[in-house]
Amino acid sequence: MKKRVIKAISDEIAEDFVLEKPKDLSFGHYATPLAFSLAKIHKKSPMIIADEVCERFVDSDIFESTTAIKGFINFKVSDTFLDTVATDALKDEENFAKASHDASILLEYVSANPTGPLHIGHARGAVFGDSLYRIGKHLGYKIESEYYVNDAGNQIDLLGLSLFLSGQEQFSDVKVEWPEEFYRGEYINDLAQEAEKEFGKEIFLDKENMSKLALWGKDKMLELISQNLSDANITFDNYVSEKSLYTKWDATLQKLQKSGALYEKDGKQWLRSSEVGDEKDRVAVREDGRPTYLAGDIIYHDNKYERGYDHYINIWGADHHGYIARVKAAIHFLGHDEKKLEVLLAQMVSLLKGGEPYKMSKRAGNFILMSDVVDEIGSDALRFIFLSKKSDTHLEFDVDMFKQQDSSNPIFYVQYAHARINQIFVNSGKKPEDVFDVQLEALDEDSKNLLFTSLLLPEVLEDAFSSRALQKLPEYLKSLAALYHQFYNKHKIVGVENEDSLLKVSAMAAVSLRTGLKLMGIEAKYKM
RNA sequence: GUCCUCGUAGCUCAGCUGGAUAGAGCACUCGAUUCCUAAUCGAGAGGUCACGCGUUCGAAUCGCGUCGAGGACACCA
Repeated sequence: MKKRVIKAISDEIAEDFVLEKPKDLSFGHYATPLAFSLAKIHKKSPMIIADEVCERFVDSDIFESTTAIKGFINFKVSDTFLDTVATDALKDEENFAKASHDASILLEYVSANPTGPLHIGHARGAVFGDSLYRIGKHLGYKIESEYYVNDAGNQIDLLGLSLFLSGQEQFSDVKVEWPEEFYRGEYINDLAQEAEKEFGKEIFLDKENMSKLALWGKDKMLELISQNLSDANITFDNYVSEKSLYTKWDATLQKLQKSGALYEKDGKQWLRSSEVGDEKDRVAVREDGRPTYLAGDIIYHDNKYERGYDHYINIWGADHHGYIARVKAAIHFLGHDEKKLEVLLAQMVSLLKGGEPYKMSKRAGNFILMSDVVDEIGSDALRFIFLSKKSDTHLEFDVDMFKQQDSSNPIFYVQYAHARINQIFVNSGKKPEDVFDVQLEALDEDSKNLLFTSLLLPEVLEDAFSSRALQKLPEYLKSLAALYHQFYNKHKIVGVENEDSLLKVSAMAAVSLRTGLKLMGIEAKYKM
């Protein structure tokens, strides 16, 4: 809708202009402060300029009226225009609010270590990434999602050690000395029991078996993680193994050496990251020749860039922010454009329950498990709350709020509006497609505002995606639902003279509600 | 100490690429149901946009500074 409006205006106005929403819908549907900037150039009063501009739109089909108020030029779209846009949307719901961006994007997110179940902090990045993916796809981007699996290095060794020790403790008489660092949490004990069933208790006798346990445990954990994810409606296009990338380490190392990115000091290989924005140089290869964790990310990002996407997005936990500069530095030294990589940070989450801090799971080793929260409030509510807030700010919420079956629970409120519309169709004995071709008539202001707002979804999606501010979508859905509830309370629909028109408006609202929900990874309810 | 993310109504947060009278939800008070789901709606009250200076016709929004909160500063991942 906005695109058509912009076109109509630029047909009459040569200058670039900003199209925005008026503070108050009673001014109009769209507005531009163009007259202020023109006033500066032409040394004329903005009010007079605005009046002159308005006159050019007197004969427009798209605009019912164009008025100048305090220098702002306000456009009110016509009923026929809204009707046309709505009819198109209704007849082709699948493609409603789609766009034709064609840039390719590689989106990496979650990438949690496969050494334990996902916790609530992971969940935020996971939900955000998944919805960004859904919206991007909808807008036409060639977007792929990827999970980078840290299946090499210390963490995995530690997992093997933890399993081994837990097994010894449970299945042998050996007295176990736990080192300072290991994975605690009962899930380790459970996993050790599973290992005992699969391999027998002998496996815990020989230290040689630790790496076998590590690999086996890693796969089990990965299964668990992908189960946690799919319980929240999240799937990935690709899983990339860190370990498998290491076959390319020598080649990558040579590339870095060639570009002069490395130097030797104290027997270690250092990356000159401080030359390109990092606070200090970083060790890439230790004295004993083992690469550091950074090496994995260097190979991985080289690999990403070699696959040739237009843009790369990583969603990381906020605690990794210090890591951005060194990865970008490495990308730079590898001869790639580091500006194509965008790192979004998912900030911490504090959970409350009934005003008290949410109980940590002993099973997980004093983390709040994602699966516990999903079990408690459901995937829909979890997704809605996480998407309702900017991803890069701290978030605190109380799970009890999302168990309420009334308007204090936003997801419930939105679902209820959608179910209500469906129920109205049931009561009218008609199906939405019966009213697609109805010509809207005698629309009062409320119906018109509802229809107009329903048709804003495409621009909301564009805005939300391009600014990576997904909270705009749930915000919009809440306001659309509110508008529908108001409309419903004020107007009888079934049995009135212009029933078909009101039904068509309702159908359009439903399309926007369920399309928006779908992009949030939430299924719309038809009956409640 | 350096670097992130912030500071907006009692609470949780929008608004921030400068624009019209600073918003929503919750909580609170009052009201609406012979009629499509009252699981809803309406009305009311609630503000030094942390503070100061600057840029501008115009600042919650941009810049600088101060204060305050949380986080990150590995040869761990």
